Amino acid sequence: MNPTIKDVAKHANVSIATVSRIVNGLSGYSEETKKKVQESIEALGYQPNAIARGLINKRTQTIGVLFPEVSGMLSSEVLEGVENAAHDGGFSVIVCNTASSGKRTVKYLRLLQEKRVDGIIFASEDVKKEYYKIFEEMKVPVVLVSTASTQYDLPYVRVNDYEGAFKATEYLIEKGHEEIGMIGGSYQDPIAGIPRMQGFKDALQKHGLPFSDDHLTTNEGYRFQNGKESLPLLLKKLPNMTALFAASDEMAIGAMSAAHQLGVKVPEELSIIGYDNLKIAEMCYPALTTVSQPLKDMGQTAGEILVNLIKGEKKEAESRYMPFSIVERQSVSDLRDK
Amino acid sequence: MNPTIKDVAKHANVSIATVSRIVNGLSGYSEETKKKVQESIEALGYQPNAIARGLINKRTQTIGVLFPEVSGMLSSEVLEGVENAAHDGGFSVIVCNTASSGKRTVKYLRLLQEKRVDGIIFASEDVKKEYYKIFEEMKVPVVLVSTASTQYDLPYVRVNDYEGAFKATEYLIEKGHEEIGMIGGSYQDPIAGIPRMQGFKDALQKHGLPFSDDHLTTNEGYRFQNGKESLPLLLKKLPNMTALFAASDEMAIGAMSAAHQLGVKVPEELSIIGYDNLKIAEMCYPALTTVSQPLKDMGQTAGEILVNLIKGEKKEAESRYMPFSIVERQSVSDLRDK
DNA sequence: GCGCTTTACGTAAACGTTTACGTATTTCTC
DNA sequence: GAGAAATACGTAAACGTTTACGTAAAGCGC
Repeated sequence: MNPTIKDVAKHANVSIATVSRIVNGLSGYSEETKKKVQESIEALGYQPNAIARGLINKRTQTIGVLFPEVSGMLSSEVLEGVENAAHDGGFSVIVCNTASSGKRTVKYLRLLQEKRVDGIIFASEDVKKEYYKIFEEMKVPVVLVSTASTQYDLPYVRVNDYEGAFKATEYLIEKGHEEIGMIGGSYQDPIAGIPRMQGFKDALQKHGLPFSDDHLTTNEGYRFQNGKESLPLLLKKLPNMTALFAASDEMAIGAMSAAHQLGVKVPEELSIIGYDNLKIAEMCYPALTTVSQPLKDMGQTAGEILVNLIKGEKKEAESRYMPFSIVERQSVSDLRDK
Repeated sequence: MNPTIKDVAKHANVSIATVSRIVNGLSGYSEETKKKVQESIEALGYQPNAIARGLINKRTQTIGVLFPEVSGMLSSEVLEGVENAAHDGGFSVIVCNTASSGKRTVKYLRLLQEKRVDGIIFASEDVKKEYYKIFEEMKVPVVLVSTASTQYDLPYVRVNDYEGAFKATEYLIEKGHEEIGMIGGSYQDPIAGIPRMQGFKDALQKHGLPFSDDHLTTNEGYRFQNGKESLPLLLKKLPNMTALFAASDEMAIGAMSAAHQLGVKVPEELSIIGYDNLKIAEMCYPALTTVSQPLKDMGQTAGEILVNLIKGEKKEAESRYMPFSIVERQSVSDLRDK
């Protein structure tokens, strides 16, 4: 097996306490013994056992991250940021794919509890009562990313969806559009669904444009297919629509795909603005104008906040609204040009 | 703190050994005490401490996964599969983002060694000597996914890149194309670079079509930008090109984007076939015909193989070539129609 | 009812660390 | 150079489990 601290101690003719002190950079030994011990460590190839350490320190230097789907482009960018911050802070990250299933989520939380992770990052989903109970039991810090909790006081890192949607809509209005539709999420979704739809509606009304149910389709998810299926419906309800706000990039691109099939030219006949700024946004044709969420930064920030909470440097973490911006590409035309 | 096995034992008036036996489903207790202990567990909300377990069992029920980038669409799909298989097998997964840096990789391997992971999945990169040495030191099973090692005997899960490229090229030839170019990877890359270029070349030659350096551009990476920048170069070298094989979907879509900008119509004037079948392949316009790698399945399979190796059910794992297929979408036109 | 096996436990060591405490030696102070 | 303070260690307990071993009681065959 791997050499242990005992082996090193024996090899260097000192006690394990001394080895431990040297390994951990504490004081209480001479330069001479330090050198001797370091040579033994080198000679034996000693690696401290993080499990044994974790047992006594009650710290595993590990955090858990829960995503509704790990292969989503949104999740994966956030994950990269989290992993980055965690690594910089000396933590490893365990990924958990909840698949948006309550049962799986609970099962994973229990697992993370058994594994004694030092903290948790919870992404893109609503915090149910069951989850919160476990958070409390675990007594480890939790930070939310790309979501927030309406009922519980948990720190979050996200963008203001209402404002993002509002600005996106205003952007279209500024470009001279007046018949504007939206492909939205679900009214059951208090995080990304309602606020984005509300922002859309409020922007229209602020600028004296009409709003009715005809201006909106709702969807269970935020995927390509949702957008692709929504466009024809919306076009039926709002035949003179010249611009479209989609609540996600995937939906926007789905709508773009449907538009191509229907022979509707983007952006000449229909302008489209998305939401997220995924990597695909610049890859599609025409490149998608969209509301940019700094996903990687969000993950990074959430990771940093969590690390600080774990290290106890901050007692109470403040939540953070991250700045969004509108990335102008080619999917929106300016009607005022004409 | 969390209740321990001792607390349960005290509460139920038995020894910790009995509690342990009951928790682990071993034998050696009466139904009566079992019930009593289970009630105590319930009452106290006892959760076994996986760290302490890991210390004595020398098993952490955790595996490490190393990716050159976690936010890539390729990695994230593979990761989902791995996570799935690991979870089913009772393992957690620690993700590591090597960022294609040797230093980072080594640092992560050391970390995983300290954390005493039970196995490792290594993705999409070449296994350097340094890495292999650590694998040997760690004495845990390793499985490669979406890569293979030319020098070391490590089990891998991947598709046959040579054949994939060969078939992709043949597909274009079957569609009547004769001036076919390729946007390739690097000759330094023995995994995805050389075999795909060789497959391309051999397919041309098999069908009596000429091949020269003019038919190929090489690239450091496989990203959108690489493809976008390659197309004009290739078009200059091969002005009559009617079809194009790109060594990755991202490059294919980059080429498509460049084609749009140059006013070259896809697929009417230029057919494009990609490689990977990422989710974006069906989202772009026109939808991309491509060589499909079963990424999630590959991750899943690699995860299963690793779990079996860890559990010792199989002593030596056989490597697996996963089946690829050509997914026909709209980016390739059939010249024979005319 | 005597020996033997089986059952149902309990005791204690072990896993590899960290760390409080003790102690011998050195260094300092005057 | 005597006593105090600092230094450089070593000893052993603790972290929360699993498990080999021991043992008392129960069950069994005859």
